[in-house]
Amino acid sequence: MSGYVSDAVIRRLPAYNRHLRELEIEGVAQISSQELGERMQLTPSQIRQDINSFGGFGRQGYGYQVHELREHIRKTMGLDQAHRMIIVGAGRMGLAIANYASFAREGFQTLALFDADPEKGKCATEELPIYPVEEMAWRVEELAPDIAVLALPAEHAQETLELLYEKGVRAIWNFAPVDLHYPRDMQVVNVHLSDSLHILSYKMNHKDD
Amino acid sequence: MSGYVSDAVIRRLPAYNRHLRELEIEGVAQISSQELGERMQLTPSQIRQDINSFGGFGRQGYGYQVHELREHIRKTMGLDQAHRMIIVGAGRMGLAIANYASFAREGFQTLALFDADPEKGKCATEELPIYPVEEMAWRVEELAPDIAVLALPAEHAQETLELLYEKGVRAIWNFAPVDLHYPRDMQVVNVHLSDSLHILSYKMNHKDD
DNA sequence: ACAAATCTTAACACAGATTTAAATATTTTG
DNA sequence: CAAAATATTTAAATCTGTGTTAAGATTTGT
Repeated sequence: MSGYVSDAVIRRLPAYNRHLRELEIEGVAQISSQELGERMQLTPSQIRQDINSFGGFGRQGYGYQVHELREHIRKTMGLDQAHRMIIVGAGRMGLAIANYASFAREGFQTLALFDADPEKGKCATEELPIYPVEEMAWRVEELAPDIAVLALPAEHAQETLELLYEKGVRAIWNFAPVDLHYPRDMQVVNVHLSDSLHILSYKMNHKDD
Repeated sequence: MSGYVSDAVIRRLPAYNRHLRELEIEGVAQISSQELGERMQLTPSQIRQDINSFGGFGRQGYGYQVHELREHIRKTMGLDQAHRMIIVGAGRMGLAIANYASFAREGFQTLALFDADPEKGKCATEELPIYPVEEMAWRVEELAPDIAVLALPAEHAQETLELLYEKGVRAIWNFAPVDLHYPRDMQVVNVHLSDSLHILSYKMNHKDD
């Protein structure tokens, strides 16, 4: 058990976590792949194979222990650890993320924002400081975040990533509509909103298939 | 040509569009799969196969015509048509989307927002009306949007989708952290922000592989 | 006309998902 | 309480979709 976990499974892991949390709240203690499959809209066999790929849970003739399974997934995803975030870009998107309470609840703490015009968003965020980008280099060293959120114009994303890398940041959550280049030991996850909207547009144009 | 386009290609289509736009701006008129591959971080052969799957562009010994190719992709994605959007939920995320100018520039026009507390976001959005959710049913009939953005709490997402379906909406851009159930003739694209952040967390925990 | 560049098409390889068969646990029944 | 029936996972095999490689075809440039 706990050998190689495929990319496809990793992409589904958050969904497992989400659904198992719901089940916990509903007070469901155990569940079969059949039932879980109906909720998640996956085939039972895929669920069994997925869960098996990161450890031998599940009792035959019985199903899976909801709490035990969820705890293991949370640990696998590193959600048992606290994370320190900064947000570069205090536009509407940056501020929306900064104030999205559930991230904080899940252990992703926002330390500060940076913006070319720090006054801009001041009214919108209660507690968090917004620093001018000029101060980013030394402030990042001081704050020592492990995640940086890029919510700035595409044309500044690449250079910002490079500065952050230099200052020790190794994880980027990128909202800028651009494909970044980055070193092997850096982790980047993109949220390309307009790409996502364009895919919806495509699907609307091809309802038939 | 122009037969079945695989899911994998569809997911890459927005990236092609994005990169080709950049090339157009740079004034590049033609490009080979080799060069485009370097920019997009894809193998040249994949690019050739992708482009071939939706039509025979490209001249042998020469490459692809940037503008012609992009126009075709835009048309394929339905980006030559205007879209009418409403946003349900005028929290920070809903307002951020409403004010994201580039969507409007691309032909995705926001008509209105809806919220349980319409006064809440009033100051944040200049031009757009925010209506109370109670008025949604008849207002949607009047406004006739073709896309609805769901930027509301997870617990209200499913019922809202059902109401919108009843009123003729057939495309949903969902930001609520929940997996929705929907009829076959409805198109749904999810933006699960916290899932995306959790995947970043996973990757930080498994740098080695 | 020949060589170089580049696409097109078909064949191959690999990862991911589904199906099937086997094993094991739980529940029911006599 | 033991045996049979049922439920469910595990593990192996098969199928499907996706990406890569390689051979063939077309155009460009000299």
